Amino acid sequence: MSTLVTASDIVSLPVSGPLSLEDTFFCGQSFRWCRQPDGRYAGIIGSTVVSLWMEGSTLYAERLSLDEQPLDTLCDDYLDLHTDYEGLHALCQCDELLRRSVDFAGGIRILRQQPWEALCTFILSQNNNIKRITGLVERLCENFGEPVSCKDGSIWYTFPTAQRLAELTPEQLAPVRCGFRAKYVLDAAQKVASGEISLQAIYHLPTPEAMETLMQIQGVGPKVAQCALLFGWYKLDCLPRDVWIGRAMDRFFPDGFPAQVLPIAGVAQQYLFHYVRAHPEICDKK
DNA sequence: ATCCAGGCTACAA
DNA sequence: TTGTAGCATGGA
Repeated sequence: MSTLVTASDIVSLPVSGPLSLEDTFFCGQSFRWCRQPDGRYAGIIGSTVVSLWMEGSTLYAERLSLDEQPLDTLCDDYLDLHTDYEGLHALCQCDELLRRSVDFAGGIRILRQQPWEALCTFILSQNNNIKRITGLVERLCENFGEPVSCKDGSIWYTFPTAQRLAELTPEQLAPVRCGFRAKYVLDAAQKVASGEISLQAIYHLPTPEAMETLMQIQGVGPKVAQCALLFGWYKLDCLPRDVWIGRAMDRFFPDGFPAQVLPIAGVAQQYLFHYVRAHPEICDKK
């Protein structure tokens, strides 16, 4: 039996508003994308490997793996194409620095990543830099993810499930070189795999309760929880405070973001994060 | 070599 | 309650 309809292997998706694949994939929200020699971006969404590129205001996606997951809905959802980013940008115009951040980084979209992947990734991110986080995630997937074959013969790996990681001992996790974060990843995996923490239920919790839930995990504090909720559950009001954002907030927003920005603080934060990392001197003391 | 990185835990005081 | 040393690793 074969299906009558074969899923298309290249799709074009109209994009309204700005979209920078470069900034979106390398602004520190996801760590699994890479630039290809032809200037396109390759990555894995779930168990589908795709290559993405822009032509004008059209996003193209080509399937590299052998599955038949519908590409259009997959990419439309993952890249958050249905959200009105120009509307979000308008909310940031009330402040000079946020306006400059939007001008600089407004092509960033908040990716709709899987909750477990985001949670696990940001546990690994603590007291760490983006380059090394990328390496940790890569080794985690290669060691414990499921292989995904591609048309060109290459093999990618899915992000390992909580169930898979929950079986591991710290010694088995050693090849990933997580350092002190290894026991945190295992605790998270065990609590999720056992059902003690329901990832699904967190979708329905307001941010404060969602924070409390995630912070039951060893190694998950306020910052990791906010990142996980923003990038894994799409809770846009989350405002993770890392070293960079901390410096910028102290210097420019000692009383917090303007009120109208608060419901989308996570989006504004991401523009600001990208901006201050590229312009560290703006946070220098007077 | 020292410092730092999308921080948190454990323990002082 | 608030403050901070220590933590693994590796690049700058």
